[in-house]
Amino acid sequence: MLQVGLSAVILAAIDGRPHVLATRSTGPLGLDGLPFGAFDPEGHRTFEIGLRDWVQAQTGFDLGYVEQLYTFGDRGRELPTARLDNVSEHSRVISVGYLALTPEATEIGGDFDAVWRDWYRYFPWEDHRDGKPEAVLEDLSRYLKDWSDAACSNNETQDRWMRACLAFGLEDQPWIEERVLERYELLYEAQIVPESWRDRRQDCPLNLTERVTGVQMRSDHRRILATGMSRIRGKIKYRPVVFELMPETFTLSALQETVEGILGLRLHKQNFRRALEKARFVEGTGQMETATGGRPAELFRFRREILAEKAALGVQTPRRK
Amino acid sequence: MLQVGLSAVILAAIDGRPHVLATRSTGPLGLDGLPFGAFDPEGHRTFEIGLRDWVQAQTGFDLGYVEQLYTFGDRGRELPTARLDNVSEHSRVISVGYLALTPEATEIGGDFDAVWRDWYRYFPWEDHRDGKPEAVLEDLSRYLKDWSDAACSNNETQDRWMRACLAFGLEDQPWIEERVLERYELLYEAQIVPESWRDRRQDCPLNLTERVTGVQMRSDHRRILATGMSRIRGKIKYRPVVFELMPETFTLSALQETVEGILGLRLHKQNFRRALEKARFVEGTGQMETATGGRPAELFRFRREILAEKAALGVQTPRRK
DNA sequence: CCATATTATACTCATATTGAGCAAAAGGGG
DNA sequence: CCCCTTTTGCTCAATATGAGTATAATATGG
Repeated sequence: MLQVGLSAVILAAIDGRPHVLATRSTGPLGLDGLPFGAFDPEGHRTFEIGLRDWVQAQTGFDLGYVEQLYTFGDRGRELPTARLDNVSEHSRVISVGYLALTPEATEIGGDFDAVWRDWYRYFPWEDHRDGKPEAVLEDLSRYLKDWSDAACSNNETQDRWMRACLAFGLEDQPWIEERVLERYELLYEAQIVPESWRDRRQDCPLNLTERVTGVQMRSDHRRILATGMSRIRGKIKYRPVVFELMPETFTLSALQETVEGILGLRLHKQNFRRALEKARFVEGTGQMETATGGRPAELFRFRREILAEKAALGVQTPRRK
Repeated sequence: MLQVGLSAVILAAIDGRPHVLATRSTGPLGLDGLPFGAFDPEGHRTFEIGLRDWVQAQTGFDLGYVEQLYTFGDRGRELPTARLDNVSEHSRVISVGYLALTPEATEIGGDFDAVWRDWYRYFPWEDHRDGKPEAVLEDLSRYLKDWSDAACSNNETQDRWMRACLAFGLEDQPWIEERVLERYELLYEAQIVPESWRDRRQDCPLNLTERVTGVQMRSDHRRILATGMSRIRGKIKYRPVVFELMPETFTLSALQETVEGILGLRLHKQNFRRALEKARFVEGTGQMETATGGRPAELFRFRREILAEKAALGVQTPRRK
């Protein structure tokens, strides 16, 4: 009657660009989804052990850093297109979402039909590395404006538009990068995202394109991914988690690019480095990387000892401009 | 077969001292516990609605601020003394923990046998408002040392002691107030806390007193409470959540005392106020509170609009000394 | 009614931290 | 060798922070 599933947002940085491990369902719709498995209460003592086990079994690699994200249990957002083994159509599914970080985008082996996807494929409005994505945001804000105006009371109209401005940084509001989930949930509520129509078994009257709404996912997996993005965008600032995505040695530029990829922002190079030094997160190896296109860069390594030392904060993220 | 329960850490500040709503089981042991209810998948669309519903039904008050904490599913830590209706002895229980903040410690009505308890009753080592609690910490560190020494390898001994120092701020390590869960889990692992003996159905060979180990709770409720304490101690710094615990108007000293109560630390008064002003969190009402024992203090009100404005950070917490 | 205790609030000041930018160094390619 | 690119080193003003000192407004006890 009550099924508990585990969903995983598994992240890797492929030359500085964050990618998420996605699966393709084999059904007629063929939507992308997150790796998802039923939790077997008999076989596993904890969720985390269960998760590591089936990821290992299905993709062949060992998850390193893992943390629990959130437990989703809303009725109406869990099924429609999800038709997994062991999950009968009418059972209520609760899914416990996990975030996992891996240092290398290992090739996926075995019978698991999974691919690494740039996470901005699912959230085109989240990438501000080359400035605000004007085209996408203009379309979204038009839809959000229409949704606001369609409210039944004047008050409600104001409230909706206010929320839209705060979430998306419209009308001089600042863009807060970690509000990924808030933004996605707003688009879902405003029915700007295909999932909201699908879940209510209605056809969408608007002419939405993936360029604007992003690529949809099966079940509520895009929501879980948004939760994971919010989490890591926030956490990177107070815990040294980026290093879980880096190889053993790396240049400071590569590190910065990865942080920028995650935040969807550009950072001030000199100040980023100064902050790294102050926190004593990295140490030089003496080796040089010459394929930089300019002056060769020193290769650095994460000082894992720092995790034990003192308070161990996250990397600071001084915005550029 | 799989039961999902909801547990709530419901907090209120009773003149600056954080209290948690606790229940007393009627069994022979009569342990304290958290309010706990089975989640009814038929009746409730979301966990949060379910939670609000049964808290309302059982205690008669409406929860204001609510957030999900964590989902616990470890086998072996959920039952022994928990013997609730609807939960048969051998079913696996998953519990979704929630944190709720209420502005006033309303009297508990109805048939619900609940009381407000000072949260330091369960965590005596967490209260550093009058300096480090030397007596308690000395005893704990002695037990932790013994546990370290009892490890099978030299390496393991070092590792254990290192973890103890980091968690409890021993040997010049700084005390990090938000590591409440880490500390409790360490005590559980080191079997310094009665729950660890109870869960393994063994008698404790040590002579532990509540003065040192704190008051135990039913099931894994003390772990859930620790998770809630960690969460609010961290969150208070980057979100204005304290105000959810305050009445409509309050003096700045009362506000500071509440923050101090939550963090278990004293703060620098002048700098605390300066930070409040800079963030523009509060505004004066013109009214005065005269029962201060000294010069009357102005009553302030939380500027709720700030939640909408800009980035809305938390209150800064400048430590004293 | 004055001295004293007690709490609130207003300023000050040295030191760190942050944001923003310039300049030199070290490669590769024509 | 000059130009382009990228790394790395350094400066400087603006702000924020930590730690005090000073003054104001009440209650209380003699």
